[in-house]
Amino acid sequence: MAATRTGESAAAERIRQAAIASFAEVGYGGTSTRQIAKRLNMSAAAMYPHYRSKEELLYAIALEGHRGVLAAMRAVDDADLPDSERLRVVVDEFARWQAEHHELAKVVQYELHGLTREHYRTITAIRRETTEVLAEIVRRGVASGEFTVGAADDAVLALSSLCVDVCRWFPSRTHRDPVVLGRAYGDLAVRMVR
Amino acid sequence: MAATRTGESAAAERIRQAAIASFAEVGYGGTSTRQIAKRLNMSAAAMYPHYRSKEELLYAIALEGHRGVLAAMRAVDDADLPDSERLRVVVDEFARWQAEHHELAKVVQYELHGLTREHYRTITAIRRETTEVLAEIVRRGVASGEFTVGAADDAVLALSSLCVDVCRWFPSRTHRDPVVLGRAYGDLAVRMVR
DNA sequence: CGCTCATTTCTAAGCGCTCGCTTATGATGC
DNA sequence: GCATCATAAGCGAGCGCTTAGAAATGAGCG
Repeated sequence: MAATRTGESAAAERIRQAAIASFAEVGYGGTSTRQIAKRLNMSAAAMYPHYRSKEELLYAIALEGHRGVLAAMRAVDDADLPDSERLRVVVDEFARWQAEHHELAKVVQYELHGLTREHYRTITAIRRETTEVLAEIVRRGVASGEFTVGAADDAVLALSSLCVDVCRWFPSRTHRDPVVLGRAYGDLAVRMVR
Repeated sequence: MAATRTGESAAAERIRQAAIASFAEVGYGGTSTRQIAKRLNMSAAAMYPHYRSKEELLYAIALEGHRGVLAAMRAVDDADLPDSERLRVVVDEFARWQAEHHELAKVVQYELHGLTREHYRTITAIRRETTEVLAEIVRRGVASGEFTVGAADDAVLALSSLCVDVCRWFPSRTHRDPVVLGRAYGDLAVRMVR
């Protein structure tokens, strides 16, 4: 998980991790390049050979995060499963991912306002694919009659919200295990549509 | 709605509204006092007679928002209703509030990291009361047998997430009417626990 | 292996600008 | 005529980012 991306230096990876922690804690606008550097005991100028600007660093993080969650969901999505089981597995994975990567997820979900218009468009295209994974499952469940929920669109929206919001509060006093949380949310998701 | 608070000047109200819009758009850290002033065509110094610092402005907004949503939910909560109906009405109101006040809600949900430790504690105390409104309903529904959901705590968490997350995406291409959204989410909430 | 040399990545210094906030002072209204 | 609220001006600090040059790195070759 969060494996070093091919063709990038270890320093770039460390810079991204430090930026994720700071963006998640005090926001993109609340973080200075000097603060990120300080977490790594390096000078602020040292990150410029790796990322040409603070915005490009945010973009790299946003790409990493959005691709990560989409890949994770597609990896567990199995169209041969019964609709309910299929939904349970995917929501389980989605919620678990948000919990396991809650700092990265916070940046992914709440700090996109720092992106340029063009970068923002690239990112939202990936987001639509993520939603589409859920939408396809719900549509098929409704068509087959296994899901009885009326408004499929609203259900997809609600399922997304359920999972996305995890990164806002995780971990809490009562919930610190991403696996346990994933299972619970998978169950709740099925209850909501069946 | 968003009525002027008693004992405060109209200018203070206008400053708060401008700050809400900016905090929601680019975050607390991404907003400067000069930006807020510019929205009102006044000098940055003009807000200091009303709010002693940028943090105190955020705190005033956070208080307004948290008290608002708590009051709204308590106003519609009716313990005499059947458990399902009671939950539906409260979730309807919660989701609708997040949609109607989505800018204020964004600040309330995502920008609290800008608060001092002490102010943060005051705010989280109000948050707990809000969650408790939902928790009470779910607990009673489970106790009476009307709700069949197993883990009541997880359900409360999920219901909160459902509503809170509305402010992140509202309005969207498909959803621009808070009333319609509230009804849909009220139904989904009942499906989830019954 | 040891050596050279080009490339990459680091640091210290600092540029022009903006930050949150204060001060001194003029306008407004009970 | 006194308190309130606005302004312009500006303080010290920190901002994103660039530069100059030193140190580290890796490839090619004896």
